[in-house]
Amino acid sequence: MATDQRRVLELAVLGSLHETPLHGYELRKRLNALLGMFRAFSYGSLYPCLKTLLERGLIVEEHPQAVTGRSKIVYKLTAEGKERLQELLTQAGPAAWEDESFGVHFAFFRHTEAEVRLRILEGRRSRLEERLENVRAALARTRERLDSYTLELQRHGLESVEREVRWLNELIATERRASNEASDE
Amino acid sequence: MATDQRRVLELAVLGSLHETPLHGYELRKRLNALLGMFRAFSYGSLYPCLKTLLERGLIVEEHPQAVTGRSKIVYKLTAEGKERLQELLTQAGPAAWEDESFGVHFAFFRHTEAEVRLRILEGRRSRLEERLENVRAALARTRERLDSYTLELQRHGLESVEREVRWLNELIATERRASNEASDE
DNA sequence: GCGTCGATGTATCGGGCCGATACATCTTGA
DNA sequence: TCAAGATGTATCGGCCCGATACATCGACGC
Repeated sequence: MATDQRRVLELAVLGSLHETPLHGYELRKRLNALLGMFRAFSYGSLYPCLKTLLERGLIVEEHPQAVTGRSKIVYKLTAEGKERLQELLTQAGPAAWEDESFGVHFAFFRHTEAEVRLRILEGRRSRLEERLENVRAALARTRERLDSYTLELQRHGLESVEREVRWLNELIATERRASNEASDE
Repeated sequence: MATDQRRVLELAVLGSLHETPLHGYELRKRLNALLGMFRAFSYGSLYPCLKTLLERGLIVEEHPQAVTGRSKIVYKLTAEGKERLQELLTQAGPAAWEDESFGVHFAFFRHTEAEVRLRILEGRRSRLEERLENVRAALARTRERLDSYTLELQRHGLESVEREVRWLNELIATERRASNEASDE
């Protein structure tokens, strides 16, 4: 579905507003700072998203008229919004393994249950391994036809993804350790 | 401009057809195999692109009626198409430094002049360094507010990009060495 | 005081990408 | 002989995002 992308955006916005009410401009700054090199959201996505969240009653507008007459529109999470956020954090499906979504889910891990965290990390890893498999197979099929530049590109691409898999392995091990320690009290 | 993306697609298609005539389905397979983990093109982009290239006379259709009546449409580069390809390979501007374009340009480096190769590699590097700068600055500003998961995400993101910069440094050094060896004959 | 520059702030539009889909043929193997 | 999956051509609609417009604010120099 194309609604997968909508859900990520929704999660990102609701998750950000969970901490503290924000207006559009700062929401974008915070979100992009939070995600760093992984993702960036544009106004063209954020403002329409805020509008639909408003219509659905998940957030409310506030016009704090400061002493200076400057008009800022601050958005605040409603009770329904918090519920929806919990739902999004819990029901992380296969869509959360993808490049565009994974970073957002990860960025809100502190609000996510340990079980779901593990599911997302393992799903992401299997998604990457699947992709590695495909690319390696395609490479084996066409290696003789490729020049040294293309091979170098392929090599670097594969290495980058392998590196992310190793990173995920470490994270998964850490999660498992923490979960075991918690269980033998 | 939004035409930047068009140019990359054009380059990818013309570059692929330069080797050998292809039909849509195999063009896509070859291209995606060529780019590996870096990019993938969809039919929704490729077929419209082929149509405009056809209209502009840069490629021509061929209907090789095989013994079996199976209809395949093979596209072949024209003289104008080859000219245009050379133009695209040579006039690589700042757009070529971006994520979506760099891999495609790199994949056709064997058809690119040494001088242009160096320009693209250095441009890509400075683009990444610029981005690192921004993210590091934002991180320094907000570090205290971030939880350990987000910090780990940031750390991994930065390391990935730093790794790509080191890769570019090696490639640039190799290019320079080759270019120097060529000059003292 | 005054000009100006960059950051802050809200908002929209259109070009273009791509997932999903439809449909047809060929090959493979059970 | 039948089904499944690869090969093959093609389009459509939803949605993303760069570009843009417009306005205010703080700081700085002069």
